[in-house]
Amino acid sequence: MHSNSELVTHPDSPLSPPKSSDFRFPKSSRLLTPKDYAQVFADAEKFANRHWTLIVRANHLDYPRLGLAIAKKQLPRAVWRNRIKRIAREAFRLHKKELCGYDIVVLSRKGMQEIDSFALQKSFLHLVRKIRNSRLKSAPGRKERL
RNA sequence: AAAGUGGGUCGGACAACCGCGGAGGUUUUAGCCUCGGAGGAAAGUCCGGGCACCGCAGAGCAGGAUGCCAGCUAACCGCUGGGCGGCGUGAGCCGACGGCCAGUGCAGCAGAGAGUAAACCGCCGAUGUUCGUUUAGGCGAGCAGGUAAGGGUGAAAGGGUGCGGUAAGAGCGCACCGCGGAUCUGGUAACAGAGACGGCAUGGUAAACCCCAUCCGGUGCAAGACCAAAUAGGGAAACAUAGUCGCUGCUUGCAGCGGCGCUCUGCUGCUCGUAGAGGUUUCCGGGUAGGUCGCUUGAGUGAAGCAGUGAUGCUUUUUCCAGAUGAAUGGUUGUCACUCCUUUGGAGUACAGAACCCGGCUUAUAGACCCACUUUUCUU
Repeated sequence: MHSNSELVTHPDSPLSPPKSSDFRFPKSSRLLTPKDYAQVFADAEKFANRHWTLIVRANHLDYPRLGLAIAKKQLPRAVWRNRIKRIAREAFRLHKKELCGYDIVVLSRKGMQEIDSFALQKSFLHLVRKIRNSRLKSAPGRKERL
């Protein structure tokens, strides 16, 4: 729970410059094909709060993977969608360590474009903590199905 | 100085750290280094073109688009210049701006009547006729009828004003204005000016059908071209099988044919009989997932000169400026700039995000700046 204490000590600046080395975000840590997405949606847990909805599934890899499903219906402007995607990516990138072994798909909410970036960041990290504490990847039932 | 008109430019800057997509280099295939990475509208997808595939002898019909004239352009519903009409003191702005004497249609209410006009009130009743009256001439009343000058209705009453004329009136006649207009002049043209003559004709509506002139094949980069795993299926070849016996050929241990026999399936459950199939490997073509190309050097950008009122064209020169594909172009911090507020501080910096590429149009846009011009006021 070392990373948890880090979160608590810097509640005002969740995006402060990271100290450890690996915060990169290569293609291997993204969901790239429709098949990847379908797999996550087929058998997954839902984590949600006021701003975000995250679909999470254990992937049994050493690293996490992120997918973005930002619907045009909910955020009609391209600028809005880009902004939400970038916030999600940035939050994911800076907290990869805590999400190891999970595939995550981020869903959008109507009216999201009104909330400022700082609030969205904090809200995302709240869900990150919930996922990490859930111990979903060690659940036996799901392992068998893979 | 204020108010305004038209056009143009920019649309936060710099640094550090953490990241993302592309190209090149290096190379220990995972890094490292270098270079560059959103817009004026990238938007709406409303027009036009390139490009790609499909269709197509030629022509016509249908359907659609455009619509004062000339020019520019690859093309256009675009742009430039000009004309006409309207608005504004003005700089300027706005205009689907061809044709309803080819045809068909439409028009509420009011009103007597609304498109081959119409007689409600009014005026007249010369002419014709009836009656009355009078010696007679004549006079009076009525009717037939005449009349669009006046009243009234209406957005609009079938040119306006005046004089003549008349029973009363009337383009019935005349003058001026308006309208049409042979012809002449200027202009490439739209159109403008003059105008013999005509005689009141020709009301409105074509974002009503329609007519006339010009133009238009369809679908869009998920176009389209290429490479192509695995699985199933198709075709071909080689090797093998459970064997054994016989025959034939010769290169003498192989090949072919036939019988018996093995496994499975069908023909009736079984037997017999009979028919069909047999395992492995390789190759070929079609083709799915997936991948590559199309994909950014182009009607390109900047500068100068020349031609043109201008849109634009030509010549020389300069430069390479995003190419993603579950989709990059970002985040944090600091300094500065500008704006606002509740002023030791805080907040904000528009509209908005490439998806094959260009030329336009339309719409959105905090704020800042520049140029030209107009009107008003003040000072000299």
